[in-house]
This record gives sequence, C-alpha cells and structure tokens, in this order.
Amino acid sequence: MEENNILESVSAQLSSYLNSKGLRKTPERFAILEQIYNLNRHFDVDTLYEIMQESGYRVSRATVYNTVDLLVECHLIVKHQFGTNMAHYERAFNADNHFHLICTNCNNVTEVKDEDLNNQLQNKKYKDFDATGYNLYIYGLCHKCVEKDRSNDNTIHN
Amino acid sequence: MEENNILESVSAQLSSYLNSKGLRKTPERFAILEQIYNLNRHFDVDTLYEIMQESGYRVSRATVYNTVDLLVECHLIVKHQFGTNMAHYERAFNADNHFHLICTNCNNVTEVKDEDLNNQLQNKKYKDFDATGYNLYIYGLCHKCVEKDRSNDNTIHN
DNA sequence: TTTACTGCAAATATTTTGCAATATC
DNA sequence: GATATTGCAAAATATTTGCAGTAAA
Repeated sequence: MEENNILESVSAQLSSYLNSKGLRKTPERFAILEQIYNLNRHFDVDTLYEIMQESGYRVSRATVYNTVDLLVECHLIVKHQFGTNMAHYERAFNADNHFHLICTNCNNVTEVKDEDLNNQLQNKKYKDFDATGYNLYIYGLCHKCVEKDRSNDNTIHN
Repeated sequence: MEENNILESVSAQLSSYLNSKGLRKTPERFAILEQIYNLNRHFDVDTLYEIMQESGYRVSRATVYNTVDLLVECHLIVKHQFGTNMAHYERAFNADNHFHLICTNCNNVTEVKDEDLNNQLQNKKYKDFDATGYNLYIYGLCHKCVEKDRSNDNTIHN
C-alpha cells in the first residue's frame, strides 16, 4: 500500500474507533496520528511533541500523552519499553511482523524480520487469554559494543 | 536443582563476576541476591526494598537500585517492562525458557512455557549482533477482562 | 591505606492529574 | 447547551546523582 493510502486508511480507522466509543474527532488527534505515520520510525512522547512544535502544529504535551494512549488502545500504534525509563512507540501498520534487537550497552535498537516466526507467533493460541499482538525483544551486544567490550577485557582492573 | 543449591550456585556466580570485574563483595549484594532468589517471582525495586526492610535487613533504596542493575549486568536477574512505568525483574535461573502474557486492561502478567519456541529463539543467530537473551511479551485481554469488555459493549455510549 | 560502596537527601526524568477555557456533537 | 477535550501548571511516580561516612581489599 502507498503511504498516502495508509494515512487515509488509519485516519478512517481512528474515525470509526472514536465513533464506536462515542469519543470526539478533534483535529489534534488526527494531526498526531498523521505525524506519527509520516515519521515512520520509533519515537518517544517528548520527541513527538518537539517534532509537532517544529512542524508548526501547537499541541500540549498532555494532549500528546493522551492521544498516544488512545492510539495504542485502538492498535494504530504499538508501545515499547526498550529498557530505558521512557516509553517508545511506533506505527502499527506493518509493524507487527518484525521484532527488535536491543544493545544492552548503547541502547541502540534495530529491526529484524522473520516471516515464519511471525506467523507462528500470530497464530499461537493461549488458554484464558485473548491475544492481540506481541513484542519480541532480543537483548545482547551490537557489533560496535562487542568490539569495545573485547578491548576493555584487555585492560587491567584494580 | 534444589533451591538451596541454586542459591549457592548463583552466589558463586556473583562472587566470580565481582572478582572478574574487580568489584567488592559487600554483604548487601549477596543479601539482595538471596532475597530475590527466595522470592522466586516478579518484583519491582520498591517492593523488593520493602520486603528487605520487613525481613529485618536494612539497605537503602539506592543500594537496591545499584545492586539490581549489577545483577542484570551479570545475567543473574532479568529486567522487564510490562507496560507500566516501573521496571520489573525476575531471577534468571530457569527464567529464560518462558514468556509473558500481559493483559492490557488490568496489567496482570502470567507465564507461559513452550520448549520448542524457546529452543528456536535461543538458537537463532543474527547478523552483527551477539544475543544473550530474549523477552517475548504477548499482549491482549485476560479471561476476566474479556468478560468485562463484553458487558461494557452492551452499555450505551453517548 | 586506598577507594569502592553505602545511605541519605536532593535532583532529575517521565508521566499523570486538576481545573478553567474551549470546541465537538 | 452539555460535556469531552484541550492547555497549562502543579503533583505524582520512578530513578539517578552528589557527597560524606564506612568498610572491603
């Protein structure tokens, strides 16, 4: 699907979710959704807030928090906590078929795709639990930090 | 392995880690490790701090934070962020072969085991990344919240 | 004896909340 | 017109940090 169509589609999804819950279609909600889908990468609330400001759209931090929660509820974005204290998010469209490699040294996050594993996880059923999605995090050391670690092991500890 | 032997084993592991890094073997570190392994369930730092107090062992919150970080570094405990702002931890012994079902409504967390999936994930290799462990979180609604949700959908939204 | 570690309190970071003003339905 | 939502600021929550005193090596 083309990016433009994706935006239309997710806006429509938000609209129908708001309808179904009797919530209001405020311009802020659609502006934030649009910004997130244009970004198309991980973000935290503060970064999103700043990007909105810079792009000339004035919203309060509280509204960004509220809206991000709302978008998580209707599964248009996915929440992550990669190990730092701050929550991270990403758009949900095409997001549920990848998982994340997290470097425990530099906190860098990269994405990995695996169709088979994804299908397996998507189709898994649980007792007394209605699954809507999953997050798989692989922890370890990235290329750069493995090298750093190796050279540190040669230094003397006192 | 029996619980007593597990405790001996992880204490020895901590000891050798501290040696290898030139860090000190303080009684606090071993007391905290012991408490965690005796608990044998998920915990957050504040709960652990309170349990230590109640059990009569006085440590500062700062030391609990420091020690928990240390234990994560040497892979004796595993860090989780289940979606709330607070980090959760659990002992690593026998912990890496299960994953978590998280109810997005009531935040309740339950454990699931799947040998095959675990083996698959443990043995997976990545390009330019040295994996040490993984966390798999399945999000959805638990039994109780599915029912609550169902009855709410029958109420009128205005 | 050296300095890593602890405890305490203050500082920081992130998120939530209360309330008056505003805008959607 | 009723009330959900916004913006702002203050509060709450979770974690980190600085520093003086203590204790491990």
